[in-house]
Amino acid sequence: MTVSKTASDAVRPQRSLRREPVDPAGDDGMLQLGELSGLLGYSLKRAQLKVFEDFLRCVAPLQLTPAQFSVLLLLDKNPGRNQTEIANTLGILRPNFVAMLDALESRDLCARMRSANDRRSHILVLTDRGRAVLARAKKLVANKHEARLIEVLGPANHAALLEMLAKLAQEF
Amino acid sequence: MTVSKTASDAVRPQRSLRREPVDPAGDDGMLQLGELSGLLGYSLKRAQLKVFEDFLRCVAPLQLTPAQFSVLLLLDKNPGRNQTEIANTLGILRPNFVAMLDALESRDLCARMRSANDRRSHILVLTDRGRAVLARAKKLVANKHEARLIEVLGPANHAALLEMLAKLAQEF
DNA sequence: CGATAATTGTTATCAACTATACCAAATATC
DNA sequence: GATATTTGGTATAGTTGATAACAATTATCG
Repeated sequence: MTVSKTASDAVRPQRSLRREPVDPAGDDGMLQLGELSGLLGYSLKRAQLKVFEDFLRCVAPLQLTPAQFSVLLLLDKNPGRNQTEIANTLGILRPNFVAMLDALESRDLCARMRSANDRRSHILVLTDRGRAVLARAKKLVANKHEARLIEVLGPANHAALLEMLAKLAQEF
Repeated sequence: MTVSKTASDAVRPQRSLRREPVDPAGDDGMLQLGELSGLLGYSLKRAQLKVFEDFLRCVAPLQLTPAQFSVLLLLDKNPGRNQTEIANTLGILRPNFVAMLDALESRDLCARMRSANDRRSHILVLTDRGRAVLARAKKLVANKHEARLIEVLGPANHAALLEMLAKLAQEF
C-alpha cells in the first residue's frame, strides 16, 4: 500500500483559491471529466446509448430492438439469403443469431425456408406481417427518431456525423 | 404462416435487369445495407465497437479496459470522492462498481479509504502505482489511439465529431 | 467414384455487462 | 428519539458476445 488508510477530507487539493481555468465543478456538485471529454470512445459510447434509448422509445409500439429492426431491414433488401449471410453482414455470430431468429419467427415476422439448392441452409424471408411491421417501423424511425436527431444536430451536421461514423466503422 | 415453406431460389427479385441505382452488390457477394447506412444508431454502434477495439489494442500492455481507464482518470481529476459519486458520473450502477473497484484495488491501482466525516462512504484514491499506470496509459492513448483517430478523420473532423457526440450524449 | 474437408444451422456453455431487490451500518431529518 | 435516507455491499437475473462441438449436407480432390 502506498497510501494511508484514513483520509481526513481536508487533503483535497485547494481549488478556486488560485483562479485556474477549470471546468465548472466545485468541491461539491458535478465532477470534472478532465481528459475524458476529449476521449472520442467515451463520447461515442455515451452517445450510442442515448441514441439506442431513443430508438427503443420511438419504436416501442412495435416492440423492436435496433438489432431486430436491422435484421428485418436486411431481409427486405436481400431476399433469398441464408442465416449465415445475414448474420455476418450485421456482425452477429451465427450461434447467437439462432435465438434472435426464433424470436422473430415466433412473432411471425419472418420465416426460415429450406433452400432447394442447398439443403443445409435456411433461406430467410419476411412474412406479410413482417413487411407490414417493417413499414410501420420505418415510418416511426424516420418521423420520430431520425427526425429528432436531425433537429438536435442540424441536417448538415447530421449528414457529416453519419459520414464520419461510417468512415470509422469501415476503415478503422 | 403467410409464406410457402420451400423456396425455389429463383424467386429472388430480378435485379440489374432494369438498371436501377443500386449499391454495388450482385446476387452474390456483399449484401445491400439499404437504409441501414442512413441509420445513425447503426453506424454509431459499429464505430464505437471499432474504436473500443483499437483502444484495447493500444493500451493492451497496461491491461486496462476503457471503463477502467475512465475510472482512473476520474479518480485523478477528482480526489476525495466516494464510490457513489464516481460511479454515477460514469453511468455505472453502484452494485456493478463494487467488483470493478475490487479488481483495480487488487492490482494496487487505487484504494478505498474510510472517510473521516462519513463512516459509510469510501473515499477513493489513486495509489502511486495507479498514478504511474495512468500516466503511461494517457501517453499510449494519446500517441497511438487518438493519434490514429485524428489521422483517419483529419484534425478538424475529429474535433467536429467529438463536439457532436458530446452534444448527443448531453442534450439528447 | 470415394475419402476428406468445409459449410450450415444448432446446442451448450461461458464471460462480460447491465439491472433490480434487498441488507446492515451509518447518517440525516423532523 | 423515531423515521427516513444514504452508502457500500450481496445476490441475482437478463442481455449480449464468444467459443467449442455436433449432425447433416455439400464441396474438394486424389
